[in-house]
Amino acid sequence: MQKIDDDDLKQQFMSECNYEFLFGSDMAQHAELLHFKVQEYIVENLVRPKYLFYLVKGKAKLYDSLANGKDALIDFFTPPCFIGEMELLDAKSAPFSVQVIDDCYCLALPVAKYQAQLLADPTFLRNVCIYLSRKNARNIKTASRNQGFTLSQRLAAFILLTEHDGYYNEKHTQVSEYLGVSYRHLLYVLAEFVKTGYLKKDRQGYHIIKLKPLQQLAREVTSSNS
Amino acid sequence: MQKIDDDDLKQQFMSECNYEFLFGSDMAQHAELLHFKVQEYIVENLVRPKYLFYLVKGKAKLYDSLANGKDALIDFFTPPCFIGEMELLDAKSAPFSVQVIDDCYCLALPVAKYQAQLLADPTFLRNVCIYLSRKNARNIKTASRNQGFTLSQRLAAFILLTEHDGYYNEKHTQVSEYLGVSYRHLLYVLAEFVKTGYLKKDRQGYHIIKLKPLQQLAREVTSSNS
DNA sequence: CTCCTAGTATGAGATTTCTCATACTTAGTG
DNA sequence: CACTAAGTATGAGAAATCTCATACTAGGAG
Repeated sequence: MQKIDDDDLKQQFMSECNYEFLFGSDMAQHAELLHFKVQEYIVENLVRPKYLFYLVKGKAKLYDSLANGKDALIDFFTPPCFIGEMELLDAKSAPFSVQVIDDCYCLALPVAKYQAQLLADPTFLRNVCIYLSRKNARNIKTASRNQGFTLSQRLAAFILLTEHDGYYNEKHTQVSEYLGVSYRHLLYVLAEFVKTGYLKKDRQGYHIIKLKPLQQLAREVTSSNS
Repeated sequence: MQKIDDDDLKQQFMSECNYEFLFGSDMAQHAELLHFKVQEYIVENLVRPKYLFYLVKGKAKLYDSLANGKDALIDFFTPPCFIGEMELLDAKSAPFSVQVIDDCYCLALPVAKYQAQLLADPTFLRNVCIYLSRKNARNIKTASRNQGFTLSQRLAAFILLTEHDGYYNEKHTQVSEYLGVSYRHLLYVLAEFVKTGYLKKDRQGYHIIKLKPLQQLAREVTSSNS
């Protein structure tokens, strides 16, 4: 983690993300701009963060480490979004890990100094409530899909969700944790898609060849898609 | 759903659950007392509720119905707790179903009339934030456990969690949806516990005979138990 | 240039979990 | 009292998924 002293950049991020509108009073002036490198932790498992973060650029993942060594990847964070809000609100919460996937910039408010002020600001609280509510709904959807559908179905849906220009290019290690299956099994089903001719692998990644059957597989997963 | 016009009872529930302290202004006077029978819906799938509920007695379940006919039981609601807060906060949310397990009493505020007032009340918002935050953390824990551990381990943990006086007495239908497995498989593992001598079934229910090995099985599930 | 880490790949065999079929029991309802 | 819905139980076979082992590749760090 590194503090970035570049007011122009900070200002740019703030206006891109409408940072000032998150609060009822002018908190923007107190925010620091922080930078995190790939694989750094924004929040480390069970360590209470010192800032309330607002992700303005990059990508991160929220995950839960289980006692048997497995990791469950719960959610992806993409700008703009709060990070560390659970810990700000609830002194008793046990923080989950948030780790950087692509280099991140965050606007950050020191908790110690501004917690009281934030907890009395209805504009801020309303925004956090909505954010938490959507995040919870998303997490519930993901969890119930992981439980209720087979990996072929979920993977088809995930490929269609993350595809760019007909190419699927996600990291298998991460995807397996997100879809809640072993790496081995993910590769197995992926290989099956290739064998069936739905996908074809080339230098650019996995190329979607047969869209229709993938959509068909994904149909039940995606429907009821709030 | 039935409105209960019993001011004494309402007053009693309010003081039991510290209802008035949830708000910055006196909302208590506007709350109605409602009663729901077993299997009634407090919130029906995709139907926006007309009230913000506060469960003061009884038990209910939150679940997500998937397009393939399966239901994922996400969370149990026990007093005191909000119901319908996601819908109050976020106009875009797609409500999940909340169905009564044991007859419920709820204090209820009409959304149409008081939404604006509630969304400007920092005391209320703070309470909802904390509630949402804990609920989300709980849901995440449940989901990642369901993914990361085998049913024997999860069931052992669940038995120890819900046991009363050495007896396990939950409904298999519900538990299977909560633990994210088929009814058949739950019964299979349960029968295994009986065969191994961990449990013994009598008129009162499943009696815990060997606590130690159950605790051992549950250990990794329960550890990291925020 | 070498080492190390993260990521990709595949095989083989074992478990876990699912589907479907079929019965039986119990409590509530007309 | 008969009917119905919800819950309990068990068998058999199939599938989805896991564990473990083993190789190979690419990129960053020293």
